Order: sequence, then C-alpha cells, then structure tokens
Amino acid sequence: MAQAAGVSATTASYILNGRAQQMRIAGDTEERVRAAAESIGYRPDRNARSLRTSSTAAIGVITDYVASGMFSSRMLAGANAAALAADHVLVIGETDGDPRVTQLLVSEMLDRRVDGLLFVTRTSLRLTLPAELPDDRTVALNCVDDARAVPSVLPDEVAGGRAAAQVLLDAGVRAGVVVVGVDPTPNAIAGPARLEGISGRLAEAGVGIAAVLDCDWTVDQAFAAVSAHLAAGGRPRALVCLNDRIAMGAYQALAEFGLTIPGDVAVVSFDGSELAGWLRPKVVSVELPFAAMGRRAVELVLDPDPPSQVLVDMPVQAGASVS
Amino acid sequence: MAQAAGVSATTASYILNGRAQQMRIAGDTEERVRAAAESIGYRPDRNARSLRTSSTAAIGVITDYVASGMFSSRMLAGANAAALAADHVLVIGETDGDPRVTQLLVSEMLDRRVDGLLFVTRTSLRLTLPAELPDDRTVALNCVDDARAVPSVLPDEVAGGRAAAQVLLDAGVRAGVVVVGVDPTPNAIAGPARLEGISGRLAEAGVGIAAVLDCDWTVDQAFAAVSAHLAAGGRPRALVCLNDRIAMGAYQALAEFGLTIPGDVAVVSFDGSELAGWLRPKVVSVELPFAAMGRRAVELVLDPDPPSQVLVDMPVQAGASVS
DNA sequence: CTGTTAGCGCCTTCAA
DNA sequence: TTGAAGGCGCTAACAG
Repeated sequence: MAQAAGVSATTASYILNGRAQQMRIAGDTEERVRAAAESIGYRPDRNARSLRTSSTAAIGVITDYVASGMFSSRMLAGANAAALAADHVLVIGETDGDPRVTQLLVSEMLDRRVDGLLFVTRTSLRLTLPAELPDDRTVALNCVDDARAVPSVLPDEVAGGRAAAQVLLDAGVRAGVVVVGVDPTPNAIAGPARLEGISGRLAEAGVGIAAVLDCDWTVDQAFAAVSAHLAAGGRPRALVCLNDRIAMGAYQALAEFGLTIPGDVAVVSFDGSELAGWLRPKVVSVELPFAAMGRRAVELVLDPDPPSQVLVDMPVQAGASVS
Repeated sequence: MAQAAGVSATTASYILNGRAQQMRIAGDTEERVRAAAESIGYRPDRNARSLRTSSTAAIGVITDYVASGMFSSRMLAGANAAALAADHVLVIGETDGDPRVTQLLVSEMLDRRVDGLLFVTRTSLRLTLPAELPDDRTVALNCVDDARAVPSVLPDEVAGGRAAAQVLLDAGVRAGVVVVGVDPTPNAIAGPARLEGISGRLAEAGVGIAAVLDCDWTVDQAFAAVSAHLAAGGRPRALVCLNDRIAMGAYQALAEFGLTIPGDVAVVSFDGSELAGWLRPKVVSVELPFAAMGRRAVELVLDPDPPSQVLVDMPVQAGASVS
C-alpha cells in the first residue's frame, strides 16, 4: 500500500485513519492515497493494528446458556447493536455452565486481548465470578458478584413487581390475589425481588396476598399448581404469574375449570416474551428488558469510569388479560 | 518470557507449541521453560501470533436476526460447541437484515482475518450472498445461494415432511388431512419443501390432502384460519401445522369448537421448539435440528475440502397429539 | 508537510 | 540442541 501511492506508510496511515486534517497533509496527496487505496482494494489488517495499539475493538462475551435459543439471547442482540454502534465486535463463548469451559474461555478471551468482557447469565443471579476476570473492563450482565467491584446490569425486578401490582390495583382488584411460582433456583434474584415488589405495593394499598402457589417456572408445573388450587376450592380474583410460561400453564388450568380471562380472573405475568403475545387473550406482562440490558452492558464496558450498578426499567407490556 | 527461563525465545516457542520432541530439546530445558512459563503466568498473545501465522482461530458469524431471542439461535449454540471443540472462537455480528450493515460486518470480519465465515439466516431461504464473501472458507447456514459455489447446510425439509405424513399414516389416518400454513416469505424453503414431503408420502399411501389453509406462520393467523375452517363446517381428522406457533393457534381454535386432541383431531407440527412441549397435550413435532446444523456448519468451514451441500435430518419429536 | 526509524509479540529460517 | 536475526502490517516518535 505504501508504495502503491508513491508515499510513505506513515502518510498513508494518517490519511486512512482520518487524521489527515490534524496532520495537515496536502489535499492532492490525500486524494492520491485514497485513490490508490481504493484501486488496490486496500484493507488494513486489524490484527497488526491491534498488536501495535494494544486495542482490539473486540468485546468478549462469556455466557452460560444465553445463546441456546432462549428468550434471553436478546441480550446478545442488544449488545451486538451497541457494539456495532461503537465500532466494536463481539467474541462470544458459551460455557453450558461448565466451570472448566468457563476458565478456558476467559483465558481465551484474555489471550485475544479483548477490550472488555461481558459475563452473562440466562437467569438473573448472585454468583461468584471466575477469579481470572479482571476487575476493570468486566461487566456482569444479568448477574452480580457482591464480593467484586465489577459493575453489573440487572433488571429492576422490585419496581417490576410493583408495576404488576399496580396493574391489578388500577383494575380495581382489592382481594383474592394469588401469586404463582416461587423461584426454584438457588441464588436467583428474580423471584424474591418480584414478590417483594408485588406484596410491597399491594400492602401500601391495603391489599393482602391470598396465596402463593409454589411451583417450578414451567408450563406443566404451573398447570398442576393452579389446577390443584382450583380443585381445592380456591377462587382467585387475580393471578400474578412470575413468568410467561407459568402464565401459559395457568391459562390452561383456568380453561379446564371453565374460568374466563379477564372476566373471572385477571392475569398479570412477567417476562414479556413472545409467548405472552401468543396466549389468548394476550397476557399483560412486565417485560424483561433484555435488549436494553445488553446495550447498557456494552456501554458500561466501554466506559472508563462506569457506575457500579445499573438497574434497567421493566416496562409493562399491554394485554387483554386484565379487565 | 524468553529470559525468564534463561533461554532464547526460539526454544520457548518450540516447547510451548509442543514441538519439543520434534526439535529434540533437552528434557531439563523443557522442564525449566514450562516452570518459568507457569510461574510468570505466561500466556501467548494470540494477536501477535496471528500476525505471524495469518491464522486467527476465529470464525466470523454473520446473521440476520438469529441472535434475537428466536428459537433459531440454537444454531449459534451448536456452532459455538463445535468451535470450542476445534479450539476456535466465534466472532458474531447481527445485521438486522440491513444490507449496509451486512457489508460492514463482512469487511470487519475479513479485516480481522477470520479463518472462516458463516452466513446464517433465521429462516431457511434462497438468497444472494454478499459478493464480498470469499467463495472458499464461507458456509451458508440455513440458506443457500444457487449461483455460488459456497457450501450450505440445510434441514432436510422434504424428508421431514414425509416423516410428518408417516406419523399420521402410522396412526391409521386415511382421510381428512388438513395442512395449516403456507410459507408467506418469498424465497423461503421450508413451507414448499415440507408440503412436498407431506403430499408426496400421503400420495404414495393413496391419501389425499383435504385442504390447505393459507395463513401466516403466527398464532393469531393460525387461530383465525382454523376457526374459519371449522366454522365453515370443516371437520378434519388430522391437522398438519407447518410450525409450532401455527399448532398453538390450531389448538386454541380446536378448543374453542370443543374438539379434543388427539381424540377428535390428530395434530402434527414442525420445529420441535420448546413451545411444542408447552402445549396440552404436547404436540408431535418434526424437529428443526438447529444445534446439529450449527455444529455441522463449523465443521464444514474448517474442512479444506467440504461437500457442497449438507442436509441435516429432522427427527420426529414425540408427543401426545396423535392417537 | 512528509519520510525514516523503531518496535508491538510471535514464529521461522539460518548459523553456530 | 540452542541463539541471533528478520519480518508479519501497522502506528508513534522523531527528524527533516
């Protein structure tokens, strides 16, 4: 490239890196260099540049199961968009939850001199980050390590819980609120926080929770739990399902017992996944803002002086499951 | 690192790259070097190595919407696993279907000297690959460009269609088969191929298709289409839904009309997504083998002499929706 | 305003 | 069996 335009590599470098102005390079020289670059289809080798500048414009992403086809992979989409906007690229490694693989991938990313690292979990949880992760230039996405000074990005679950309660209050519900689902995963954040928000807001309005049905966050279990409740004579005025799969199971159980939504029972859910829109009627769901979280995480990792924690708003997704 | 062990960089390089044997290096020297490397936590800089060897052990992945929380992102998981096994890493870029972004990302990947490129689409289709993609070292995943010599990996949809038909034949269905859904996307492969397989196999058994209900591949549309069919007096013996979302809509419509599954109507579907397992009863679904496809694609891109096309089997996922 | 020089960290010829 | 030297493609000092 250097000689192709009949100039030195330096000049070319300046021009191609947009520092022609700053270096006050002659207009025709610039013209000539650009033309030459164009004609020979010159493309800088980012590896060589990285070697020199020790900056790769790449962000490493280490996930447990995020890429595996779950709704949660929207975090990747958001991160990708933000990375693209910042002229960076994502290097992704999925661990399947295997600590050995995790170690391996962290080393791998570090060897590649990524500019930053995102540690992402499918489910929001408290955990211990791999020791190898550098304290700076790492961001925990959808998880948090209380013992580390690593910034984390989480959904604002408590506020989300309050929002769900508010939806019911706005609809005039004053009793008979049944919560379905108790987070079964140890160290999980979502369940307890949502419940806290729900009961907190209801309590402020002088409304109590009639029952909490304990079940895994699956369609089958939710169906079974709600069915059992109804069979035992329970007649809830409203169901708060801790995620959309639970809502689906609840819908099935209500249908089985001939109860209509929202006529007989109002239903509010969490996640705001596609599934929420597939139910009949569409369920009101407090959205997990995965894309925004991914975006935010990339912003943090690129920020030399990031805040230590970011809570992302959970907007209420409209539906027809509440009168 | 060189001096840390009191040897030259050459020796260290040989040892750390496992060519100690071949170079017949003294045992104690090797020992000493390894110890030194360990103690100072030496890690080779992959960028520097790439510069020298012009091989990055990275595979670029360019997708339209694959990472966006769809079921299809399982292709990424499969690719990731295979890449890991081959000691490679995935560099992922999502385009949102924007051709300008696509161009940008292809250049980006090329500049980074990835060893191979995967071009992935959420929906299987015929398309024109970006001209910038090199003919070798590129693999089309879930898509194909008939004008290019680029290897492609696709699900074997026709065989899948035949498998679906076989399920019904095995259950003794001999008439009243209604197909729900006609692929609305131009250049889409799945719809026509599945239909071809279904009608082909049925025809061999002397069974005709009673009707094909035209609708988008969404829950709402499927509900509407099946409802309309039933309202018009249609009484199918079996429904073949071209994907799981359609099956969900069909379930809702059948329930509305008081028809039971599989008692009144048998249902077979395609995709084998999680949704299939959430329906009551679980729907028999011909699985889109996304993970296997991703794995296979990585194998192809690493293969110096790959086959030009790979069709991956679509296994039938069991369910209780067929008598 | 532009060219020369040096070196990022690694690997590979070539000598010793 | 090991060391010294050169260069991958690029950019940051430093001259001129």
